[in-house]
Amino acid sequence: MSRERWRAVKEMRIADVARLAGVSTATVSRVLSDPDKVRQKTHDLVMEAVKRSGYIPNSTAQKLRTRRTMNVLVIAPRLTNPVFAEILRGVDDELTRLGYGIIIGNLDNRREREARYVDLALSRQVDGVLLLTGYVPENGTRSMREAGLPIVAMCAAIEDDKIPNVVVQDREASRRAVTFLSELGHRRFGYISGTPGSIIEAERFAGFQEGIAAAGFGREDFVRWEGPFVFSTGVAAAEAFLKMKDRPTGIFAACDESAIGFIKRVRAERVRVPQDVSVIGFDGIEFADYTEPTLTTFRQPLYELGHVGADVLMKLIRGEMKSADWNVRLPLTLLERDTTGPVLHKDYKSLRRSTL
Amino acid sequence: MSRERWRAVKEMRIADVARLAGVSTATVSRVLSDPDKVRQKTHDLVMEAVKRSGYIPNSTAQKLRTRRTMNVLVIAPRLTNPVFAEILRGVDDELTRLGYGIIIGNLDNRREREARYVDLALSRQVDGVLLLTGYVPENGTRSMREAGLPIVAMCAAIEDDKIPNVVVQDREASRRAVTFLSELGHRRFGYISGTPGSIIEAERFAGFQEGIAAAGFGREDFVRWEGPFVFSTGVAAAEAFLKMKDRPTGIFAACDESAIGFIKRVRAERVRVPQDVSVIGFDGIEFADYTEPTLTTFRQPLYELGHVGADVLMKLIRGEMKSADWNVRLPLTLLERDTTGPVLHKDYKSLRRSTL
DNA sequence: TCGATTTTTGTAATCGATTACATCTTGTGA
DNA sequence: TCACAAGATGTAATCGATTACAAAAATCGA
Repeated sequence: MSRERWRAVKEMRIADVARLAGVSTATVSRVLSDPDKVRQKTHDLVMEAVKRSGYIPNSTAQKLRTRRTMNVLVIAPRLTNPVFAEILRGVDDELTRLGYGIIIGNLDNRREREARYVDLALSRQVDGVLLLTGYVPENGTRSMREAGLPIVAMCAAIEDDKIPNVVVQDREASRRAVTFLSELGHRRFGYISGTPGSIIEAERFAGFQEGIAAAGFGREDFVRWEGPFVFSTGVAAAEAFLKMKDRPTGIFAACDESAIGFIKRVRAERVRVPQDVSVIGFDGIEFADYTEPTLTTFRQPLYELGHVGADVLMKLIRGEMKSADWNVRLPLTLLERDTTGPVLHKDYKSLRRSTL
Repeated sequence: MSRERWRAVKEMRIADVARLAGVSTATVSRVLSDPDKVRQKTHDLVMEAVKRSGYIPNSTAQKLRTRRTMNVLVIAPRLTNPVFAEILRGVDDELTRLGYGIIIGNLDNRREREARYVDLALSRQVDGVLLLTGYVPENGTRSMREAGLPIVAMCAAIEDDKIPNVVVQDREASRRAVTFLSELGHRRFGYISGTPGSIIEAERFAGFQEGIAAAGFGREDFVRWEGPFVFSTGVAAAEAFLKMKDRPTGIFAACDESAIGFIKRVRAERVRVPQDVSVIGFDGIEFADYTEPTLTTFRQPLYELGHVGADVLMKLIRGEMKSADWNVRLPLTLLERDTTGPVLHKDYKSLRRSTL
């Protein structure tokens, strides 16, 4: 009996329901998709049969016929990064509300994985693509675009008048970070980078440099430490920092993780934060409020970003895009907490003594 | 021209390629799926036409015909939780290696969302389901199982002889946590729970209680603070802790976040960790190595868990399941770091004085 | 070179829904 | 009651691939 039921549920087709209700497949289909087109009596008859049989439409067949998959591909550089996880939440809420599913394309920081997802998109498994990464190569986006696939870029600045950008104001915020530090009296700066070569990193560094220039400083007034968007980048930066003679006092990290790694490492050598060195992060991850001291940082409106990005993609898919939606740039919020403060020692020599 | 190309790529079907190559659709299909079945000359001819036309098979049509979607549904309680993100990495690596896609079902801690994903699974959009949550209700799993859908449970203990479990040894590790603390001399304990009602929480608390009993203690020797798997649960627990007269000295938190929240809050009141209170976490998230002091915790083999879970599901889908694979229980590793230490004050009165 | 065997290719049914069009009902007004 | 419009339902083509089976071509031994 259990086995009977199994078969029954598994192999129920629209034709079976039609037979059960004594109507045609067309009528069953109409009842399910556009109930106003059938008489109440027929409607009830069919619904009864649907309920009895436990029929659920085969969505693959629906997709083939209607040419809509109701799926969206989201390409992200790395899922374990809480930043992307949070964006995904915003995307997911909006998309599932409208009945869309999400297929994830996790690059796991390996560029060579892109091709796989480009193929997946081109084989019409999805109605649209959300690009959370700046990595997808020009020919990848080009072929997707040529296939007429709606795409929204949610990393900084994909220069393509066919692809709308929904991004945060990375560059502006990075510029403000320097302004903020210089207004606290800092005159020597440090920049802890993100993954070299990524668009996001490029934007943030560009903003940092703009800020340096705007505050009246030049290339000789800052040092730059490179590495990916992870804790250990900050640790490595800290080790370089500790070896310096004239240490910078104002550090801007391109992500919170590296800021936290940096602070942890320098504190282990009795460098005080913020008395000896101020650190400002980027992203506003939840953990940044649980470090000691709590981290000054820029909060990205991640959930909103995901939400808006999904919304723009939906409009694109439905062809109801208005040009006003084309480029959205969301502002960041400075969370002024405890890792930044005014410069206490203007004289670097005395600073150095105090830290050892 | 650009528009021409767009149409060309977008609307290319197997029939078009067949015409271009001067063969039948059957031959094209064979070239693409089973090249050994056609002559070399024909093969080259067809491949040439494929390349020329930019043809990519419509995977929806393939799915309909072959009745395999090459997609797997992963139901997770909350994506922003780094634990699930890391499991997902393991799942993803294994699945994409075999050409499968992942559709994510993010419950975002809301149980009512399950129904949506159960429907999605039942409408044959996926070949199998990976359950990272203990929430899916009995009738949800039952209907999926009755539909003959392969399922693997990766939360603790779904009692169903049709559903293999691939889990970590939550209960054993929790028991060991108490043993570890009691061997350090602790005699009063605290338990910071995870989301009430979740299977994972139940397992961990059960293990904790077993440990209490095994060490010769009873219900009167520990306090229990409730809350979900988040930082603020630990903060709330700390506030209750701070108000206590006879404070416990050995705290076990069911997740690292709440352990971190707890430590942060008590340190703000000059309670020293581990001199005044030892704290041990659960999960082994990356952050736990960047707190001050670094957190003693159990590391879950998350990536491996995801990997093994995906592997078992693949075997299930292909019908090559061996009974030895049926139930996998992966061990956890105790990371002994700086938030745990021997009891310094056996006399609670003196302990209380020292902390204020 | 011929017939038997094997290999290659083609024809057409199939997967399970949707939907244009045709046909049949029902309802309305004279 | 009848003609006609509006509404409900049915028939069959369709989406784009795969694949069983049939047919054709290539290969081989005598």
